[in-house]
Amino acid sequence: MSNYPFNDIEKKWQAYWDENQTFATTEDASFTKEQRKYVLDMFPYPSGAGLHVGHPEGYTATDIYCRFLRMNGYNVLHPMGFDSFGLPAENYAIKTGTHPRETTEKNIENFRRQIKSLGFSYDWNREISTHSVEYYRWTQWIFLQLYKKGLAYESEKPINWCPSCKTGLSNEEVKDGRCERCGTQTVRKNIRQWVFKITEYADKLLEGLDDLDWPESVKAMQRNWIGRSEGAAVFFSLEEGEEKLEVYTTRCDTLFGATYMVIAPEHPLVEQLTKPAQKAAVEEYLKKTAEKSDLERTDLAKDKTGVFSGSYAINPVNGKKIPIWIADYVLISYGTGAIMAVPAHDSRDWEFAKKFDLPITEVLKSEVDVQEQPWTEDGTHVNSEFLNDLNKEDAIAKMLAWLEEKGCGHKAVNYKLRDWIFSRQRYWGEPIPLVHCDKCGVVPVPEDQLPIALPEVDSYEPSGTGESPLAKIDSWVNTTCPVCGGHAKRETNTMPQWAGSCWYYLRYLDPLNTEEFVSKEKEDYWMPVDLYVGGAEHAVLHLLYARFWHKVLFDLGLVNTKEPFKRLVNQGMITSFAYQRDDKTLVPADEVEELADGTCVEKGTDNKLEKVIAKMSKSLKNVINPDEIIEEFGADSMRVYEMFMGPLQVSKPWSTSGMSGIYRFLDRIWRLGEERTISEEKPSKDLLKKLHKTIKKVTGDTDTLNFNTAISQMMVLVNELYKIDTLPREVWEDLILMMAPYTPHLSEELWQRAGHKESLARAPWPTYDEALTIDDEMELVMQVNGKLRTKVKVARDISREDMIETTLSNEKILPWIEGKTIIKKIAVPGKLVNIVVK
RNA sequence: GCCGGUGUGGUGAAAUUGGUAGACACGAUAGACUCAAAAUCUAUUGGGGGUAACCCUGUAUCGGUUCAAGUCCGAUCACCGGUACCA
Repeated sequence: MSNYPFNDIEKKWQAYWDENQTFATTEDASFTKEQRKYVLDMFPYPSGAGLHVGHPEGYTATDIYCRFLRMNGYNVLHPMGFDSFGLPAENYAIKTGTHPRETTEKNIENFRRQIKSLGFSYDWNREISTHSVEYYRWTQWIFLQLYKKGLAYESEKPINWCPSCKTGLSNEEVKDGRCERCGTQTVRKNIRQWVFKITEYADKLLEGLDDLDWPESVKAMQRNWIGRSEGAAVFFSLEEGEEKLEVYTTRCDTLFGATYMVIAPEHPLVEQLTKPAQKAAVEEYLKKTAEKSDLERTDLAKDKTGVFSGSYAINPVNGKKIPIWIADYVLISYGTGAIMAVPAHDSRDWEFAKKFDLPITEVLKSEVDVQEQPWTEDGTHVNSEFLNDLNKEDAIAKMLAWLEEKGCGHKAVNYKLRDWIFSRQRYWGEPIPLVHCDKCGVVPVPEDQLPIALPEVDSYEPSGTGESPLAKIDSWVNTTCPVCGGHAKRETNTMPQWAGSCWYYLRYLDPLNTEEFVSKEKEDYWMPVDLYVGGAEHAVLHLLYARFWHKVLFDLGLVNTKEPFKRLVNQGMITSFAYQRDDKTLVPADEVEELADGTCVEKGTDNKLEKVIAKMSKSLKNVINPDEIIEEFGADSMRVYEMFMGPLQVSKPWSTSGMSGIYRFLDRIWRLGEERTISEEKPSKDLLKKLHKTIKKVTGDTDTLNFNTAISQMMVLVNELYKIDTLPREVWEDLILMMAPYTPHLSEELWQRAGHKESLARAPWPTYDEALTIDDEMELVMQVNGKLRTKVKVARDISREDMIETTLSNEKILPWIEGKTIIKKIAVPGKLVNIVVK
C-alpha cells in the first residue's frame, strides 16, 4: 500500500514558508504597474462553527491564481483578515456573559489555524481584524470624514425594529418582514438613527458599474437596487388653501386620466387634509396601518385598503376636482409619498378604484374595456386634449414642457435606493465618534482623540428602550465637549458590521501605519484590487457600501481610484446531496444506504429515495468539515478537489467519492516520483507534444480561472507518463511546476527531491513551443449530408482539394454518394469535409 | 409579476469563431495480482438494434436559420438566485 505521506509533507512546507517568509510582500519599485497584482478574498466572519467547505473554494481559487502569477514574475499582494465585529459573538455574550472579544479572538485563532492548514500563500504580516482598536480607530476616522462632508445625518424616521435583537435594522437586513439574523418578525418603530446619504452618490454608483469587469448579474442587481427612474414632479393645488400636493410620476402623459390622488398614511399633510366628517375614520385607519408590520403590509397587498380624507385637489391639466385618499399601498419612503392615480392604466390604482368606486378614465387607446380591467400596455393618447394621437415618448415630452411652462411641474429623477441607516443599538461594534453637547449640539470627536475605544460593560443586554448597552455606562457616556469644554454625552450607537468591511482592502496595504489609514504611496502602488473573489450573497450590500465609501474617499482626494474592485468573481455555493422520500420530505444522510445499482434507500426499509441537491445543513447531516477532509486526504487533495468539481462560478454538490478520486490522482503523481528514477534523456516526440499541449492548456486555463479543465489536462499528462517506463526530467519538472499552484506542498516536496534547493514559489512557469502543440497528422472527419461517416488520418497540411479528393474516393464514403448527385463539397481545413448529395 | 442565471450519460462535468457531443473524473461491470480482502493495474461503459462490419438515435420541449446547431434565432417548460404595491 502506497499512501503518500501528505501529512508530513504539508506540515514541513507550511513551516518552511513561515520561517522563510516566502510570501511576505513588499512595495518593490522595480516591478512595473502592470507587474503588480492585488488579489483579494472576501474576509470571513469568524463564527464559532469554524471554516465551512465553502470558504476554501474561493480561497483556493485566488491562491492558485496568486501562485501562478508569482511564477510568472508578478509582485502579488494576497492578504487575509477577519470581519470580526458581529452579532453572534454579542448574542453569545448576552447568554453566557463571556466578553465578545474573548469569543471572537478564540474563533479567529481557530479560523487562522484552519486557513493555514490549507497552505494558502497569504502574507500573514498584513493580517487585520476589524474589531481591533488599531483597526477601528481608522474606521472611526473615515466616519468622521463622511460626517464632515455632510453625508451623515440624524433621523427619527420609522425604522425596522427587531423586538428580539432589540435593535434597528436597515431595509436590507429585513427578509420577508423578518430579521435577517434571528428570523423574528420586525415592527416599525421610531428611533434616533445615524443615516448616510448614500442616495447622493446614486448616480455615481450607477455610472461606475459600466466599466467594471463584474458578472452581469451582479451589475444588474446593483442597478436594480439603485432603481433610478426618470419622470416628473407634478404639483396639484388643493381645493382649499395655498398648499400644493407634490407627486412623482413616470407617466405624466397620463395626467388627463388622473381621477383621484392617494397619500401615504405617514404623509405630513394627512392631518391638514382630513375634514372633520372623516376624522374618526381616518384616525381609525392610521391606527390600523401603524400596527401592521411591514410583512402584513405587503402580505395584504392583494386587498387594497384606504380611506377618503374629505379633501380635493385640482388636476392642473383640466381643472377637475379630484378626491384625495389615504392608503397604505402608497409608500412614504418612495418619491414624495403621494401619487396621482390613473386607474385605467395602472393595475394597483385600478384595483383601488374598483374597490372604492372611483371613476376610471381611459387616456391610452386600449384593447380592453378599462372599466373591466386595466390596460397597462402602450397605446396612443385619447381623451387628452393636446396629447391626443401622440405616442408615449412624444406625449411625455409635450406634457413636461406644458407643466414647466405653467409652473406646475418639472422633470424629476427618483431612486429606489434609500439612505443607509448606519447605527446599531449594540455593544459589539465601532463606537460612533461623536458627542452631544448641551450647548454646541452634535460635535465630532477631534481626530487626535481617536480611537474611541469600547468600554468594558457589565451586561451586554440591549437597554430595551432602543439604546445600546453603552448608554448604561455613565463614566463613559459623560464627557466634555471638545468645542466649549462643557458637559456632553457620547453617542452610544455603534456602527453596523458593514463598516469594517467597507475599507479593509485599503488597510491591508499598510496595516501598521499609525499616522494614516493608508499611505498615499502604498495605495498608489497597489490599487485597485485586480481580482476580488467571494460569495454572491454580497452582490448588493457589501459591494455597494464599499463602493460608496471608496467614492467618497476618492472625492476627498484620499484614494486615487474611482472604483475599488476592478474585477469581481462570485464563486458558486458548495452544496450537498440530500435524499428525498416520495412525499418530498428529506432523510438525514446517515440514515441512507446507497445500493450497488446506484439507487438509495432509507436504512432498514425498502423506501426508495431520490438524490437531490440541497444546501448543507446540520439537520440533514450532510455538512462537510474541512478539518476532517484534510486529515483524511490532505490539504492538496482538498484544494484540487474543490477546483475539479466544476467551474468556480457555479454551485456544485460535494461528493466524497469524487474527493477520493483526486486523492488517487495525487497519489499517482507521488508514486511516479517514488517508483521511477528521473532520466536525463530527451522525451519521445509524442510525449514532448503532450507536454507542450498540456503547458499551453494549463497556462491558459489557470490564467482564466478555468481550473477544472486545467486539472483534467494534467491528469491526461500523468496518464501518459504511466504508459512509459522512464521519467524524463524535462516532463517531470514541468509537471511539478504546473501542479505547484494547485498542490503546493506536494510540488515543493517533489521539486526538492528532484534536486532543487530553493522553493519553487517563484520558479519560472513552464513555457511551451507553439510548434510542438500542433500535430503533424490530423483526423479528417468525413461527412455526407452533415452526418459523420468515417475518420481518416491525414497530414495536417493537406490541401482543400486533397481533402475532398480523399473523401470522395474513400471506400466508406462511396456507398453513401453512389448514384446521387453531389450538390456541394465543403472542406474546413484542419477539421472536416462534408459532401452534400441528393 | 419583473430582473438575472441554469437545463448535456447512472453522477460531477468537457466541448475556440457554429465543424467528430460526452474529454477528465466518480460510480458500475469484467479481468489480473492476492489464501482472501483492501490497494493497485488492465479493459468496457449515453440509449436502442445487430453474431459482426455497422446502423439508428441522442445536449429540457417545440419550431426556425445553415452544407453543418449543445452552440445562433423565436416560442414554451422546469429549476436556482435577486426583487417586489418603487407610482
